Amino acid sequence: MQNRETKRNEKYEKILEAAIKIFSKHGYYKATISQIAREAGVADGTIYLYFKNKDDILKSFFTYRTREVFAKFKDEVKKGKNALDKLRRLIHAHLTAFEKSREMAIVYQVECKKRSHLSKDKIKEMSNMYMELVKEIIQLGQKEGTIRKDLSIPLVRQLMVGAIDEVITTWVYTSKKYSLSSMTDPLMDLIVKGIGNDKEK
Amino acid sequence: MQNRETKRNEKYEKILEAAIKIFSKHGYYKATISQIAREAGVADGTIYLYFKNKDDILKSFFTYRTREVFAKFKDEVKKGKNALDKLRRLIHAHLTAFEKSREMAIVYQVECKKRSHLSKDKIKEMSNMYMELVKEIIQLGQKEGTIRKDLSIPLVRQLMVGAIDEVITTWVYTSKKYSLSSMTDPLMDLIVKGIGNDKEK
Amino acid sequence: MQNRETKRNEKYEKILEAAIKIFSKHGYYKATISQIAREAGVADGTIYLYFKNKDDILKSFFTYRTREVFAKFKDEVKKGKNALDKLRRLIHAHLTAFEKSREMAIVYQVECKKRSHLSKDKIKEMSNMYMELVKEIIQLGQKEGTIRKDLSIPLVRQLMVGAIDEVITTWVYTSKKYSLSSMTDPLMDLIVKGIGNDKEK
Amino acid sequence: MQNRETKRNEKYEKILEAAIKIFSKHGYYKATISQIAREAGVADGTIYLYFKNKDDILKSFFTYRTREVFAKFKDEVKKGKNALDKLRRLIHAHLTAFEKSREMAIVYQVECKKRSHLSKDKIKEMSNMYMELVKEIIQLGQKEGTIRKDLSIPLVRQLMVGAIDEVITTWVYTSKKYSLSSMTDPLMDLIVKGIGNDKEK
DNA sequence: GATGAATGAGTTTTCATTCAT
DNA sequence: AATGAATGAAAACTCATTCAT
Repeated sequence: MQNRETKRNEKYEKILEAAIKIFSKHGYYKATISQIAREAGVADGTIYLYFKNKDDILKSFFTYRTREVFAKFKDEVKKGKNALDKLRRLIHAHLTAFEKSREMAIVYQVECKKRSHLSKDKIKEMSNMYMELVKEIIQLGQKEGTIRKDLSIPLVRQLMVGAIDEVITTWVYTSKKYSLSSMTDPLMDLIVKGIGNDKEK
Repeated sequence: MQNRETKRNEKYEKILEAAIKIFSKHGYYKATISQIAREAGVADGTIYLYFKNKDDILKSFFTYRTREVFAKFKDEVKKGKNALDKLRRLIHAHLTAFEKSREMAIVYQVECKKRSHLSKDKIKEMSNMYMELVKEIIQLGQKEGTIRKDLSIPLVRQLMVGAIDEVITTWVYTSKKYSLSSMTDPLMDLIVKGIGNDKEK
Repeated sequence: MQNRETKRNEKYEKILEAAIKIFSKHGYYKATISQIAREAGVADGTIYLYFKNKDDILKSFFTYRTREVFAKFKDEVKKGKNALDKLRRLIHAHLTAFEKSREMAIVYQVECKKRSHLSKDKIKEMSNMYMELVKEIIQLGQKEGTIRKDLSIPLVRQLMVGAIDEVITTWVYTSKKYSLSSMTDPLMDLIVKGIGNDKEK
Repeated sequence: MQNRETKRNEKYEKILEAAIKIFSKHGYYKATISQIAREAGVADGTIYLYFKNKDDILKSFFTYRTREVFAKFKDEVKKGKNALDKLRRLIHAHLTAFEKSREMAIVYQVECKKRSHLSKDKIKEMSNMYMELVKEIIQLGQKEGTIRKDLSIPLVRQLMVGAIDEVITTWVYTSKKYSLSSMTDPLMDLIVKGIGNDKEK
């Protein structure tokens, strides 16, 4: 038999999942508590037993997802044998994280990623966490000789995050005719080699 | 003396500008018609003489800006002497367009870019317009031998748009201590050469 | 023709009167904005054009009434020829003020008088204003020799206000079979002479 | 060992006391069942084993207190040797009853005394009980010759109750720098002799 | 008896939109 | 054309009360 705590968590997650579904369909502002409650199969008031208010649902999702996702990212980078392997694993993990749930991806990209509900500090913190991963990879690659020496780490982070996000966004707005993770290698190739032609160098 | 049309446009633009200012400060949903009216120096009801409803203001801004911005993009690409020059001009024009007004950049990035108020068609249309520019540049470069032959044009578009957007977003959330257009060359360099080290090839 | 300002005030007072009616019938907490709006013949939202919130309606009434009532009290006291005449006029004005509207009396006695919605400062201020009136009367009477020398002014205020309030409250809960102002002389007599028998002194 | 009834009463009183504390702090309407339950150290649902509903808590308190207090009042009046002694004992008992607990005094004055939760019948009943005490004292005093013959008993009740209540209310809103029962003699003096000067008679 | 999670009716408040002036 | 007071639908949130455990 389940103990009380387990049941508590179950309902918490049920509401969170319902909220993500509704947020992804209507956007944060047009989504109503009643819709979320109905989707979760609970009464409106029940939501307030688990979340302070509407905003708290979104923030909770964000915190929850970020923790989960970054743990995975760090783990994958650690597993990589060399800089390029680490890089590939990071890109792959990033794409895979969002591939699992289109709804989650939409909410994350639209409502969380782009400020509004997140404090500047939260955004900066996340940006810094990603930067650390990038830094580790680049510095290793520079030692190995596989990565250029003249790089701005913040800019590389911007290139990577920006490109990956756009790939995700495009996939989200497309009818998902291809797998998101299948974009790993093409994207990796582009980020590593650039679009220029070196043959003549 | 001004003719009627000119006067009409004056007020139309005054409201549009006020709206952008307010949207950028509070976000689309928290912004109220009254705030916009006050900022524009008109009565609440007057806004409805120029716009169908609140949503129409945002859509109008988007259409207006997109037209303006893409005209500039096309123009710059046309002026470029060769593929890389065209590319550099596109990136520079893109960054400069958003540098002029932080407020505009915020609204564009947060409210327009990321769906919500825009139809899928609008987004696809914009994506396609950008794709055309990228295609033109890449195909020229491939003829010239300055750009790799094995490229997916949609992916290159995603890399470019994603990276540029992230650079803009980072700049927006920073205290603007550097000029956005100064990022043109570093970004260009990264996009063209990638982060990999070729010396040993 | 009425000017805009006049019309504004008209609606303000219409809402205030409706509120008093509803508050007196159901009490502050059970009264709803919708009931007040219906009674005033306006839409719910209109109330918020004139009052910050529900609480503000009650506070406004209190401020409004207090100012009005105390102006009258002062005026009457000023008109009195001597201490006992002044006293009689004060008691009479006090009773008359509440006689005009049973509804007003209920709200005043129940919701305002007895804290809850009023700051301690407001209550103290009111208490002090009354005290000033009492002080003036007593000091004059002491000079005239019509009032005892050994009196605590605060206590006299408490005796008077308490007794008058209780007379009003009793009247309010009775079916108003007598006029409130007819209680002036009996009350005055009791306050001045006390219940004791002096004949034997 | 305690019997069932005793245990029942223990919890019943614990809840009643907790309720008074919470009511006095937040007022009846703003006080929540949860707050009362927490204060009493029981679960929310438990309260409904002892009281029909929220209103019933207040009514029970009132009934309970009234019974207790009037028993004391009657007892004291009975003990008095003569009219004035009885009167002094009544005033003293009245003040002392409220001195014991500031919280109780607040709830009694604000929530009970002034209708809202009490039926007109309850109020009248209470008023009549007090009237009986006053009547007894006055009629005795009139026989003794210590009290005026020309008195309206209801009005004397109003004078007394009103004055005492106001003394209590003032004390409650003050920081209790003096003892409430110390007001017995000054108040008694005022009620018996009035504020007028008899020396010249 | 005791618990406390769940309920959902009921309330305040906001604000896009309308329309008489 | 311009105004801005009035509208009322819609939404977030609260909390007394219930009932399965």
